[in-house]
Amino acid sequence: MAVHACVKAKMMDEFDEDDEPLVFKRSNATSKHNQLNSDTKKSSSQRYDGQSGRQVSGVSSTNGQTSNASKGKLTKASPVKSPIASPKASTSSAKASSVSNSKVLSSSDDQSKHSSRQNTISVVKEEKNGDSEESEDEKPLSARLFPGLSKGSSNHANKGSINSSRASLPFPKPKANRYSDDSDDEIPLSSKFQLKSNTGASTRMSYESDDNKTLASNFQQNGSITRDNKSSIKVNKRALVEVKSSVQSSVKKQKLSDAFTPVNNKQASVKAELKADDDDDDDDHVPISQRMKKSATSSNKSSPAKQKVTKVVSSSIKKASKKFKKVVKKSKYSKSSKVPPGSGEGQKWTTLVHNGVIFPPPYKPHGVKMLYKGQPVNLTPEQEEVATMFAVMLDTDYMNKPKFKENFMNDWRKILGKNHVIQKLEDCDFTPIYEWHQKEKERKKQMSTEEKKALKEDKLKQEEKYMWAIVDGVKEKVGNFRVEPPGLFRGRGEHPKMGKLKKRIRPSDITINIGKAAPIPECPIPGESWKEIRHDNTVTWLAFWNDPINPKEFKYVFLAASSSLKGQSDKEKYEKARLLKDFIQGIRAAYTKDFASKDITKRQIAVATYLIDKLALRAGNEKDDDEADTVGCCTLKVENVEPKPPSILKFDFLGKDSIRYQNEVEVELPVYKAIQQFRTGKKGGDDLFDKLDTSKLNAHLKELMPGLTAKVFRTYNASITLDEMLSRETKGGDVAEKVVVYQHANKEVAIICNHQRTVSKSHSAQMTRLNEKIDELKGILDGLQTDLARAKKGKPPLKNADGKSKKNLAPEALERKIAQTNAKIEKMERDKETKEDLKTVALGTSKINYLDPRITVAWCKRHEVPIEKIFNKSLLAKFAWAMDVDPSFRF
DNA sequence: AAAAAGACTTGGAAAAATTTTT
DNA sequence: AAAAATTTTTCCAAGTCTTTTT
Repeated sequence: MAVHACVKAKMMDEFDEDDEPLVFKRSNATSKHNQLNSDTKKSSSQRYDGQSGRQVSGVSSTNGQTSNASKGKLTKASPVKSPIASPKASTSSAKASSVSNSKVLSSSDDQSKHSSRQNTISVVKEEKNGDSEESEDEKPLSARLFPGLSKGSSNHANKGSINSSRASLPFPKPKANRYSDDSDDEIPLSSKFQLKSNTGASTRMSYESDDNKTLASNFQQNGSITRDNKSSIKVNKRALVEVKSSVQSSVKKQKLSDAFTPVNNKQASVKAELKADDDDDDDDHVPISQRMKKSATSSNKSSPAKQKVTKVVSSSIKKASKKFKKVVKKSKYSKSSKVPPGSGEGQKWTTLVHNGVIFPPPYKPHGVKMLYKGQPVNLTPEQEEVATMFAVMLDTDYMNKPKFKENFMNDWRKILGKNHVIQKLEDCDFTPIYEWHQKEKERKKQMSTEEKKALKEDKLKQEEKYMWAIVDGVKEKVGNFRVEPPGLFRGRGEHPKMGKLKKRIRPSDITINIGKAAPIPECPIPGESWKEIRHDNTVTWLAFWNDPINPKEFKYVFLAASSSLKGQSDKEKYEKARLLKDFIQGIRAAYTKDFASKDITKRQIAVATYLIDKLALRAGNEKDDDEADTVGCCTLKVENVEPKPPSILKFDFLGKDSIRYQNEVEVELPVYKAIQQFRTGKKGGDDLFDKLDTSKLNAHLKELMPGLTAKVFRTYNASITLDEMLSRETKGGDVAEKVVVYQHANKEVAIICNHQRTVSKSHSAQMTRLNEKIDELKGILDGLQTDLARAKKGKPPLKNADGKSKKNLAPEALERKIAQTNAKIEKMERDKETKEDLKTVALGTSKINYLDPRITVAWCKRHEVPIEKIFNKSLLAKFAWAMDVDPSFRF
């Protein structure tokens, strides 16, 4: 933490901003171990099909493209493909496991490095925030956020420390041989870079050559970069960067880091030794996807291998657990020390001050009359309000959902009263209200920029006091301080409650949580008062109310993602996932063994765990009948998994948010057989895993690794995939090319996690336009070539289409132009492919929730990619805790 | 032990803001 | 300057997982 503190302090100086807490300001991080939340991730990829999923409801929408998309990737040749990135999936677990083993080992050392613990801390808090006020800094985020980057690299090398929790391995585990990447760790950055570039790719300096070369040749279609890209330029860049950064960051806390350095070295050596015993695997680092691939090739083959694996595992487990324990201890320690004096178990804060929440404005009747059986109807403001909610949705897909209309009508009728003229929805004509609304929208859009700005400022002024909370003396942004306005419930998929009226929330519905010493927020609505005031420092919410749609559930007001509290738990999540790295091999070996267990519950647990690990499925809690019918791993139905000989499983189900998951995966034979057996004697709608639920599954996982739950696999597999893909595929080239590599890795992760988005309405138009542009460029190219040929013969260029004559250029100049045009064409084609490729893939979710930001930050540092190219402002704020990670950090 | 409560993370879409193109 | 494209932010639904209660 100390580190963070420093950062912040620094930042503060520079900008006076207080608003965004970039770094952990609070010294005490309360984190509690109790909640470790982490995510899980699974590996393997699968595909989904494009859209179908989304539509869920009967309405099929869009195109059949979906299928295409999916096909492209998934299907075809080998239906299998599941495993993550790799096209082929493979099954053989044996191989996979072995791979993993090695990995584990290696990882450990990483940890040790980071682990250094710091003491520091302390005081940082003071920062200035107090007054702050608004301003956001817009300035150079990079500068602010990335202090470490430039300069740091060398210095901090060891700094990494921030993550204390993990670090401390008492015994350094063998690092295993990491490839070059890892090895670099100890090397000073400067030298590192050089090394890297040189070694990695052919050293090359001339970019010229590259340029000239056909651009095209460098890139393959999908953006895959061909091997020899250029590295050159970097050097120069780097220098620049350093300069820049040096200004700011330099100071930071190198000291600390220095201290640690030696340690690292030691560890390293130790590791090396250990490593030796650890065995073999060279594959360690291989990501699941790769593993799968391999296995695919060799699918079942390796039984012998398996056994071996198992053994290894057990030993590794032991080691791992030892480590873990220690870690825990330490972390506790550090935590407690950090925590302010009175903090205890589960305490999240010591002082908490905030201003409550802001309510939406009261309804303003517009007086536009809807028609009933063709006649205008008078409605009270309350009745009109609800009618308007419906009218506004006339152009949405909900109008095609009978359930939505039925639910709406039921609730509206309660407000209309039993004997109201309006009895049937079919006789209602809301278009006058709908049109009024459209007009209002248009009017707003047409407002002059000044008016808009004034309006915005006004709103900001009103909301300002609600935007911040002071947690343990540090000003932090509040996430959702606006109470949700009334409306019609928009459930996803076939939600049984869609269309129901979400009534207006009043102060008397709201419970406020605030520090004992803090003034109780004034209730913003005169004459009303809060439901309750609590002073519970074991929770992080500032307020909550019962969800009007589902009164047993709550809506909470939390701090924003940029807050230290959230950052802390985010970091814990990733640390837990990293810990899984040390156990994964053992876990895989264990479930592999249980595929054939005679105990059916064990077998189901084993298979479920396998699916969660390999396919990144969610746990799958039970759902009520009054929720959309979606499933996760434990709630898969027989009809959702279809065995296809010889050993392929075809998945098709609606997951979270009713997003469809479709995938065909080759699995190891025992899994295949087990699934067949789980299906026998059941109906399509029966539970595939009848002996299982998430609590049993998680209870089992916890026996394998402290704090392990199903979601950790998702986080783990997402992050490890990113880390490995980045290190494998970053070859050099300019920043733009590296960003492409990153996006490619990001995309693979999104596919693994099945993060989809609907194809934008304008997608096809956009593609068409891109094609036109490309054609246009090609036309220009032709012209240039003709001119070149003529120029070589000493003839003047042809006239333009409009009759104007062109300049008489030298052949060299023309050649240059041709090269430029070719480059443009190449780029556009690549962009086009990327766009088509990503049309159904949502990259954001994994970036926000699954990818350890330290992987990204460290990679950016290593490759001189400005972090802003990858993280936008919010992400930079959210991941402030990860910004000063050591460049050698590996997940 | 299982159901209910409770608290927090994860998710896609819509809205808003920003950037690029025309 | 307007429009279109793109990116970011907001919104709030829908999960996971833990804790408490029955």
